[in-house]
Amino acid sequence: MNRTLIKDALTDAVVGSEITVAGWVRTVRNHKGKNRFSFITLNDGSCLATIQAVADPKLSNYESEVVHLTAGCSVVVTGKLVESQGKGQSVEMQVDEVRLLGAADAEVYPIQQKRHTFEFLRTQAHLRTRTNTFGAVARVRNVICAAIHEFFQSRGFLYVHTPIITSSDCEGAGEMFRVTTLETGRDDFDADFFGRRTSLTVSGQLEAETYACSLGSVYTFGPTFRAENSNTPRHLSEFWMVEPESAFCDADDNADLAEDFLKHIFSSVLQRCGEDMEFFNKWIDKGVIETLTHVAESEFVRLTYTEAIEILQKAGRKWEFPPEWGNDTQTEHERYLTEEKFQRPVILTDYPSTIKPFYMRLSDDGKTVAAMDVLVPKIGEIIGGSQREERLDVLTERMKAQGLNPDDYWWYTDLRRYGTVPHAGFGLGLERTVQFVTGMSNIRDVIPFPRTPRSAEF
RNA sequence: UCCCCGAUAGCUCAAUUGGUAGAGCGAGCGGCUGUUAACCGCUAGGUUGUAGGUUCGAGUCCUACUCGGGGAGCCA
Repeated sequence: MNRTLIKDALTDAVVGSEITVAGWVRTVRNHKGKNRFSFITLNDGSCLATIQAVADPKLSNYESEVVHLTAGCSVVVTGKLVESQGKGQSVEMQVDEVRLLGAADAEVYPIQQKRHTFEFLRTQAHLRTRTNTFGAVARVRNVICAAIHEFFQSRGFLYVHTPIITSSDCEGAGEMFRVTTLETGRDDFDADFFGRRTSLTVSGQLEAETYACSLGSVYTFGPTFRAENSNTPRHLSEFWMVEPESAFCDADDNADLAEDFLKHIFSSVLQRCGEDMEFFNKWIDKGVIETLTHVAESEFVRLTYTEAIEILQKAGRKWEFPPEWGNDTQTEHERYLTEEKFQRPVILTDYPSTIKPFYMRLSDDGKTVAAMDVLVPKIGEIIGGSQREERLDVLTERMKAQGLNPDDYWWYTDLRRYGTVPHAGFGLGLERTVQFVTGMSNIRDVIPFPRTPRSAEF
């Protein structure tokens, strides 16, 4: 079909030209007096805006089809693009032909011409992208993904595909989903498909490190799985994660990379998703454009964990969990730092070794590791990463201290045995990034088909 | 997993503290000379989340469960 995208019809097409558009009816307004005609608004997903098509009774199917069109019908409309007589739009279509592809029974079509709650639309995830909000989320998510690839490709990072099914446990990342062909209740892994215990990956980091330690700078970008019973607006059982890993890179380089990376994503969205971002700014999160612009232009705050604890202790407020060196920072602490004290992203570094996993590099003080968390307002932790432990003896000691058997990680320790190099990386949660950028408050509304405990419809 | 709140028409919500289940939107029909969350009129639409209990009587009170929301933990 030689069709014009509505996005192009509204911006590029020449007034007076004959065009064909195809899409789904959003609304129909029929005037049934002496002078009969109908306004049909159409959306095809190419942009937020709809195009208005004006149809009159001269159409052969006017009585039989056009006046009966309702929200959700799919149609192909051919006509002349003309200046609009109305005030809501600059151009519209004077219709020559309306071809109905698929009707949508208005009695039962779930997406009505009215506001719906996100909770309801979540039960209609297969149709919710026909609404303004979810169409906009989909387009912004796409631009974020494109920006991610552009950023790393332009810096010479290699895109590597780490396995979804894994036998390694990226310690500290969370509970894993078992992958098995055995019947329920059996756990004799010898008889299982892979002849050993396997799970869905919780992180591609360990595998990515192997590529970094031969190819330099790499990144993975794919789905990850956590079997945690987390019921919050910030957690999913299946989510997408970007994980760069760079050889010859220390903790400072790593933090620089994370900051540049986020800024590139934010400015890309501001540049390319103007219409959608205006929508979010108006209806979802007033001020989100200003926040993003501010974040894209200003320096992130960098603090060590130790400095952060001091700031929190001197904050002069009552904490539910009083900050104390050696305990992990709480949500209330992170919110104070990003939303009140600094009002922008904060990079926290050098956490106590006791609260971080074995692969993070032990610092000279013997107490902290070269960890890095990037915290943003409202969402909290959006990036977690570290410089990795490149010294074989220190690494195996820390594994043992955390109750792990270094033999199980023989290939991982081999990287330190043969030509070890300092290297570092981090993981960015894609959905949390989409949340931050759009202002959407629930993570289940920024992924097409959310998986959460007791919920895997579609 | 823990704490708090909720579930009533297709959707969003009422129901005077236990006494005849209503409205708006949406839908159908009719009207309207340019509308755009169109407007005006009429009509239809209900096993009050599920299962039990208390009571002459339960949308309302009690118990359990399911689902949803907010907060916390785990984390990205």
